[in-house]
Amino acid sequence: MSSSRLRPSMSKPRVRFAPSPTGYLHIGGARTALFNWLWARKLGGTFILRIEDTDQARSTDESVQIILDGMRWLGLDYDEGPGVGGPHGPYYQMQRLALYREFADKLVAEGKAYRCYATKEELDRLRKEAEAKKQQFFYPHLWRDKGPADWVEGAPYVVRFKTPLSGETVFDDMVFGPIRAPHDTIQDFVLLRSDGVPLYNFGAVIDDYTMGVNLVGRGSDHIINTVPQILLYQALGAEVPRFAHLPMMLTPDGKKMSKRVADQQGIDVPVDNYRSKGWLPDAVLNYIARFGWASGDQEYFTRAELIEKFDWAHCGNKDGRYDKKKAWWVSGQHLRATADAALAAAVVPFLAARGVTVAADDARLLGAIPLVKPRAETLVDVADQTVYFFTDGVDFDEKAAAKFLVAESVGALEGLVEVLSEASDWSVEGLHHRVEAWLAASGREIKQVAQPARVALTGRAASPGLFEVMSVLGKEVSLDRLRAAARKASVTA
RNA sequence: GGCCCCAUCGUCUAGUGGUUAGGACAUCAGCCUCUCACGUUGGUAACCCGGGUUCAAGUCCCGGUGGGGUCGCCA
Repeated sequence: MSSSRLRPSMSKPRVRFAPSPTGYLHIGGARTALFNWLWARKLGGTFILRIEDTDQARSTDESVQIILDGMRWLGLDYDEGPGVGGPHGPYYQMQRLALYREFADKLVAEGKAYRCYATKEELDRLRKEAEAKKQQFFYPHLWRDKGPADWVEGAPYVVRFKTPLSGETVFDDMVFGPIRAPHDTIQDFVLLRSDGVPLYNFGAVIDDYTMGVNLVGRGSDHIINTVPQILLYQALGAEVPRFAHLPMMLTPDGKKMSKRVADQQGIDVPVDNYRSKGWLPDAVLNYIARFGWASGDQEYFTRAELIEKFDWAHCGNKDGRYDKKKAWWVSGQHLRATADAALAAAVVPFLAARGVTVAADDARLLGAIPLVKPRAETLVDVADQTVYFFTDGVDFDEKAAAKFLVAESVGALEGLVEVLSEASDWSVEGLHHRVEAWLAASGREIKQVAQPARVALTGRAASPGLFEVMSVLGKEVSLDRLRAAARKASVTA
């Protein structure tokens, strides 16, 4: 008996993410990668990255690099794959051609597949004819029942699978439950092209089989491929893996999230966009994890919590629509949860992009971060809201200056300069007390002074608290800016 | 069109026969307040429709409708 043989469900998961390098790393693809990765990390399994580059017309090396970079940025490290190797490599399909050929020949020899010499042109013609007659095109079993004696030596041929003519296959999807498909709706699909390069279903099955993948987690657009693949596993005499399909991520109006339509709706599809827009990787993971998966009422998850709590049983099976506002809220939550020092280090390159060179441990930066944190959702926001701490003088927002740096403000600005010039305690508390006292003595209200002072110090009408800003800016810079603004106000008056 | 799948607030979702149908984003109102935020309090808001099964249905079954996927020598 084979009791010594471990059943897939008993062994550690071997899962994979198998993107095709035809462009960018899709946010939906990242979610597929994430769920597989989480499962492997949770159970101490193996996460494999495999590049499905068999579409030679569209695959590019640049795209491979983008995918690799994206995976690294997200922190989805793989145990086997490009760069790290592994016992079942190579991990690029185009480097595994001999393997596919071998299995294809074996299936043909066993009568489970066959050579089809029909040309693409011939089939296209038949397809067109069927369409013209409003008929469903179905591969006519041109070569299904022929054998080696009929082979045309030297002529190009494809290898087709001999799909059972009747019966049906049912599989138990880990998120969708039982799914069935009658065999007579499945054509004799192509395994190997005439140039020897495998098509998706064949390449994926041979690789998953030879790489020992025991759980296939992928998008629900692959549900349709699952039964043909199971038939292949059976023809190969291989153990069929478990399947887990994830519902689709759609645009806000329910369309497929292609880059073009997403762009129109202001949705970021390429993972790289999140990086350039100043998201933290963990925030991206949190948002996409909660898309189609939930753990009770919890919304905020750290990476460790995701690993601890993820399971396929709590994945939903309903396609969802991208919610931009919620996505950015999640980003803000992670930003706020990040330690100041880490945030400072992360924002340095974004400040550099704005022409500001600062060290991650710069005291002003470290002082500014906590002020800006509750007001920012991304590193871009943090950079935008901290630049003025590092520039010579301020870049005035025109509307703000026009509204607040006016004749009526000159007195307040000059008064502030006067009272603060004598200040020795430049702490938030010290500044607060000193200004309060001055306000009381001069019969002014903070409301009249705050906005002009804010514009003077930051150039904008919105900013962190005045005393906090001045404290970080320091006495000299603060007074300089106040004086400059007073002059500007009197000139424009 | 054939085949497959799906259906709880506007959105993401909790819910596995008995709940005042919960949370979050968004939205509205209030509080906080030097601006903007953050935070906080409260409100509006959902079980697609029709049949069954059952003492009892958002939960199970059937049909309809709506939505998605897929029908390649793409993946």
